[in-house]
Amino acid sequence: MQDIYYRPMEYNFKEIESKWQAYWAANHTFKAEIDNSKPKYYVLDMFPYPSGAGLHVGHPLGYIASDIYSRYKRLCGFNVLHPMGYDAFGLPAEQYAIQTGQHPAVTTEKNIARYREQMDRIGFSYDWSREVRTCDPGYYKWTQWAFLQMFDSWYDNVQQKARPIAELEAAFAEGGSAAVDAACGEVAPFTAEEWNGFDEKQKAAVLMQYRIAYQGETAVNWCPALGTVLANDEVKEGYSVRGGHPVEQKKMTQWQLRVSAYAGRLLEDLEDLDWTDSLKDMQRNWIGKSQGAEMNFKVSNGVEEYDMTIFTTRADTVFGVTFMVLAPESEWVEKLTTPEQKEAVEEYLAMAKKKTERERMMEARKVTGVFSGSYATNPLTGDKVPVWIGEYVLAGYGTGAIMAVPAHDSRDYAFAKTFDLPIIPLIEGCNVSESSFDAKEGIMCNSGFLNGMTVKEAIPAAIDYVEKHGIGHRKINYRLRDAIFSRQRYWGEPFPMYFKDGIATPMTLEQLPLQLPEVDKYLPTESGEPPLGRAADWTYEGYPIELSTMPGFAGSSAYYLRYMDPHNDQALVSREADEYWRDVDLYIGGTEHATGHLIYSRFWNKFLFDLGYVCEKEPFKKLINQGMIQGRSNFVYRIINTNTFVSYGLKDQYETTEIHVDVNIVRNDRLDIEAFKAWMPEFATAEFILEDGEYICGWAIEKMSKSMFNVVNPDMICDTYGADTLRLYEMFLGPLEQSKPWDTKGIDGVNRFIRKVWRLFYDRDGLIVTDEKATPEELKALHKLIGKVRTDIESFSFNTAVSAFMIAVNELTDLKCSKREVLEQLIVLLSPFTPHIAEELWEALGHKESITYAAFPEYIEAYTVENSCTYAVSFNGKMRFTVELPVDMPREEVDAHVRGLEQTAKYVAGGNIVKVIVVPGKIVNIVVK
RNA sequence: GCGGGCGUGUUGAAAUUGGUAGACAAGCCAGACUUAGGAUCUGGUGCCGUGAGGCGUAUGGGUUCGAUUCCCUUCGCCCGCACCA
Repeated sequence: MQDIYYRPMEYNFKEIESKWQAYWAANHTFKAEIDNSKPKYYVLDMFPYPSGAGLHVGHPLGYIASDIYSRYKRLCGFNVLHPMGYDAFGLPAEQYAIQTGQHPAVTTEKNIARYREQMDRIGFSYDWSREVRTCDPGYYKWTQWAFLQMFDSWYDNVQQKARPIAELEAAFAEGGSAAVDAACGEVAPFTAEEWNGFDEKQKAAVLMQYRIAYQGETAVNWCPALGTVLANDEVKEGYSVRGGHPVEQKKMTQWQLRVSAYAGRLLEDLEDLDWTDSLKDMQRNWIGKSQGAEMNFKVSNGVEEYDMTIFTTRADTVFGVTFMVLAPESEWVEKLTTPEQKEAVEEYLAMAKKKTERERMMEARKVTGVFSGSYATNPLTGDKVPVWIGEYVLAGYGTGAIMAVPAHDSRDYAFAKTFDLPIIPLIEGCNVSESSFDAKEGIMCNSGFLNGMTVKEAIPAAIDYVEKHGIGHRKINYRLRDAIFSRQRYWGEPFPMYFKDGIATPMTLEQLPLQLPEVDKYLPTESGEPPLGRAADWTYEGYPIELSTMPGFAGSSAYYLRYMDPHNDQALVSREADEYWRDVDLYIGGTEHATGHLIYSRFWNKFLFDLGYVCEKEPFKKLINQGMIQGRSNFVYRIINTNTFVSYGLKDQYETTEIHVDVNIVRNDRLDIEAFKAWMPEFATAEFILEDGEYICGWAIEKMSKSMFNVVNPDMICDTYGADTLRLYEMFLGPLEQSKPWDTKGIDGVNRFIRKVWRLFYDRDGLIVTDEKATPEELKALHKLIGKVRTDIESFSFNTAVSAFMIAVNELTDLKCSKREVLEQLIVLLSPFTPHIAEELWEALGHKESITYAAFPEYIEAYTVENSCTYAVSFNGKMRFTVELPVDMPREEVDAHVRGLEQTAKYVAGGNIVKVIVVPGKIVNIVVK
């Protein structure tokens, strides 16, 4: 489309869109300020990582939806906070820096500029004065600040909240370790006297076990290719989510966040959130609560005897324990391996250790194990059972040791069958010759005092017994683990910690932000230390500063709070701003953050809530997951060994290879042959076998990516059709939450609609809007639309709202309605979807102010009813029939319909008809008693 | 294996509480206006049948006067978790 000549009164989207985008920027139309006279509404998008590839047409989907909702809420009189920013620390910029030597800050800056330019073209109503970037020192000051707060806090299990570490020290000085019930690592008990006698180093070591941000040794996901550790949610099926490199398990000392302390609250508080059930389920699953009991088993290696604790949810099955199993990484392995078994055990451990996480998963069903040589004593029966070591027991869950009940646990069963261990059935009539009986139902047998009970009765009875006899106690276990918080990378927040005589010591708040130092290369040092090890003088008062940086989720955990008060250098967020904006009312983003960002952010918020820095216990009230937009690839078919391409319909007559072709030179699956020849030199001399004079391409739905040549750029759509068309079309594509392929071919219909709207206002000579009074028919079309659009927006059914607009505009076009009374309301209603054309037409109607804060049109429901004829037939009401009749159904036909319904109702109800109400075009209600 | 969801024309999809299935678009067909059309306008378009009519919401059954909608069976697809004791 070049050199198109527009008559003055034609719809010129390019001019209109740049005009209004400039207007909004110049007038700060979307600037949000605290205003106590208006209710607030906070609409948030998950901020993007600015990648080098720029935005494709799938990225803005959620942004468009949130923008529509923001604009709608403004029209409804809310004070809307709708900010945007960048999650700017991250691996790709650093990888690029490693390859090119370019500082990640430079790459990031460039990518952000590109993102901003692309977003601006779509006409979003962001308050850009509140933009944040996680890599900006003024921003990450508060990420570091939050870390220091966590370092300086412990979790009180009794009060169920975080408290200052000073209060813990006071409690220790008073009553030793028994004085508190805290979430902590492994600490040998100590008395107040012992505590008071500890030196600085000993005290520091103890306190470290209690801190919410702590340093501790743990098995971590180590990714050799990236040279860093990763959090559980950053690993999928044994590969890193970013880059897809293999990940292995390794024991390392790392900074961690005690997220597990919050497991219970994270689970309970899900209840009141307006999130989808599937997302809540994902989080519930990830948190993984299970109720059971911890039980002590006496174990002996023939020399020494110990108490070993195990966790079980099936305390009722203790009578069926025929062996015990330890995780290979368990500390018990060393204690319980007897000299005779030493060689076999070591061999087994070496084998298990060598496997990567990936290999373990692949062999998930393969049973491996080795006997330790030791025996445990069943605390209820007194029987001696062997202690084995097996990979299927996980070190990180429970106590890393289990009691095995092969009759009623399929994993234990497989182990028992492999190593020929005894199987004792405990439920009457169950058959365990082929498989275990895992269901929690039936009557207990072979189980001493539990005999005759149902399983559901036996579980609590067994735990009661165990508690009474001091063998164990009730326990709730969570799957959720602490978050590993160190990354051996450059492009992240430095830890404001230094090591004074080996003691991890926080910097003071005045020293924040601790800025990232310059380094000569972005690679680990020769001695294997993280890139910060290359920084000159990375010390504080002569002491070394921590060399790791924080992970990606650090900066994104509290960004929604920072938007409330982005320029405050005294606090993350002022009390005033926090109490006004409070929490996010609507959060839109992808599901991929279900078990990462959305858990960490909730944890972070709860922590700040405990300390009194924020006033809401949950950050995101309502959450919507927009679907992913896939690509729709096109193919051409080259006849083998030739440069001849055969059209899709004829390809079966030849032997061909399928070749991806750039979707931008295909229209409605028809190839632009000239563009194809120009696309790549090798196709310049291509020949074609056409059908009906055209080359038809094949197609497939694939991920949108450069290599498939199916990337559609929003800039291109804005150039060809305009931002309003893009916005409307993205919504029209289908339900917001559903994943769907992008296919540009339907866009003409939406574009046509927008031009139809324009033509209601203008003909070729100018504005045609009159001040005549609207007819009932016209008002009916309008009010039907207002009612529909309002409910659709409220329920995020934007696709059907767009359809409703199309229907209404078709009706108004047929009625030749160009009346101000109707059109003014129409464009206010439409303005959230297509703001540019709405502003332009609003101005044309003589308004001086932006349409942004126009009043949302009123919906008069009565209108439709008043203008219809009403039939009333009495029935006698119990059963209710609802029938919709078409708007234009002739009266006789309606009568016939009513008679039919009466017949039916009489048949059903035996003639006791009370009432039939018929509103043509609406509903027929028949009430029968 | 466990948990959640889905299955409607050629395509994207509509269908308040069970009440004319396929709205609104795309595509296709025919026509009008055009030098032209990737412009505009009009009409048609679920399937079978010339027709009347019949059949249709993955499959088979059930509840109901009435089922895309509720219940059960089978098949297929998608997503999440995955040795969590």
